[in-house]
Amino acid sequence: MSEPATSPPPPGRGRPPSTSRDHVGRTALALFVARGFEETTLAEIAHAVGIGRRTLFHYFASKNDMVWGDFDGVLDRLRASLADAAGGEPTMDTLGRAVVASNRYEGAALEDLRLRMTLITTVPALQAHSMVRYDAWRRVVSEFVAQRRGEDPEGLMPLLVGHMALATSMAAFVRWVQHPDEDLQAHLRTGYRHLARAFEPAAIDERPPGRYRAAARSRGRP
Amino acid sequence: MSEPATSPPPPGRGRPPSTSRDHVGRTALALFVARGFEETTLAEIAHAVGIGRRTLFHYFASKNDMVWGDFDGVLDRLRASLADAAGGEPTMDTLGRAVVASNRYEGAALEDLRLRMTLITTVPALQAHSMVRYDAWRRVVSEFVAQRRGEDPEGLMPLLVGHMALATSMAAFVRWVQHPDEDLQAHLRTGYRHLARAFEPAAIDERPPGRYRAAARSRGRP
DNA sequence: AATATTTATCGCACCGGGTGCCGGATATCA
DNA sequence: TGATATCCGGCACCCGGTGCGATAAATATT
Repeated sequence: MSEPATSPPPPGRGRPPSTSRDHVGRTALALFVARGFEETTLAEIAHAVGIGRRTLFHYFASKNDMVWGDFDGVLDRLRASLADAAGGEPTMDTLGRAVVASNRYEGAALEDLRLRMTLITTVPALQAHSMVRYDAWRRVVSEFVAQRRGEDPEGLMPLLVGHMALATSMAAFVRWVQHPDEDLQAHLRTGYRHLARAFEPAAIDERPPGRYRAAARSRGRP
Repeated sequence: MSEPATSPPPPGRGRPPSTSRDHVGRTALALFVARGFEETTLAEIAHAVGIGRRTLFHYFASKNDMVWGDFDGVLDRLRASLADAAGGEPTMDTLGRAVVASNRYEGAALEDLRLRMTLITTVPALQAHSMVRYDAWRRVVSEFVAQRRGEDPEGLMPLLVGHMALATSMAAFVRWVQHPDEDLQAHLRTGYRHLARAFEPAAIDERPPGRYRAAARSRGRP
């Protein structure tokens, strides 16, 4: 999250921006961490950055969005990573590896991530707003699954996998935020291992409810 | 959702309420459906009900909450249903049956549910707010799982199951809302069948990433 | 019957996030 | 020197939500 979106500002035509989206975002984040999200007012952020309150909305669509840094970039990378993946591997394994890899951060970037995720999972307003941002993430997964299975992205299975993958990541993050000593990557791997089991190519369509059937063995790929 | 919370108003001590929470909620819902959620103002709702804008907040904590009817009651019933369940059945099967059962609606109640869920899954503000309400639901599941496994409700596995169960229900609802002719119960059953597979008592803890291992057989229950 | 107590109603002033409008500032290009 | 493009940001306003405090309407008490 939140690398330099693109290198230095490409010298355009009109008046050059007086600051950068990244700088505004970091200033806001620092204020949120120091004084609390709800307690920090947009006017204060604007003043801290040195711009007008109105101009804040040229950089971020809302106060909530200021916490998310370059999340769109993360989405793009995940999408690309899934699109480039080899086709031989089972779908769920590809998905798991791509998601886990997309959350590999170290050092300062990892601490940055923790700050943001702590706010997002802790502050009610941000917790709520996360639904909207996460929905775009979920859509990436659903589209990947739909493409692999040759289905509609709005079909039940792509929807299901998308939502469950999101849930898996969220659980890992929540646990990690509250136990900083633990390993985010390990939590994600554990989660996606379980998720993969739920959608293994083995037969599932007709298991009688409540009791396991002797594993059907005639379904999986060769 | 939204049955008569309790029978007629118990004759209390002071000035009797001029209306009921249920009535306010239904009036608001009707306006939302007719004219849109964002477009309906609190003043309009208050006027339609025949009370002051300020009084609205004695019945609902926020505009968003007006859509949720008696969701707390649903939570209580699910919790009770899980607590009462027999212990012999596998945890995930009990969970699936309880959740599916808790969403069995018919006739007018089903149409009511669809209206509410359409708003909740469609209007951004409500989509966001749903996180907060759903979190309470998720907690019920996590606590059930934790109790069954003798773990901390904040442990990774209870968290994971809670989030994934929520995801399962959400996926079913989203699909159902957009395809009213399809069967909500069937979608839920399909989802929870997959979810159960993810947490079957078989060994999973040490499968090498990306490749399936010859199923370890010395782990599950006898 | 008068009074105290309890609970509900609700107007008022105010706050903070967010928007539409629009004029002005500052750059490049011709 | 302009024409054009882009960014800045004040102003007025909307709406959801809150704190305060007065008042209305019921019951309990004396």
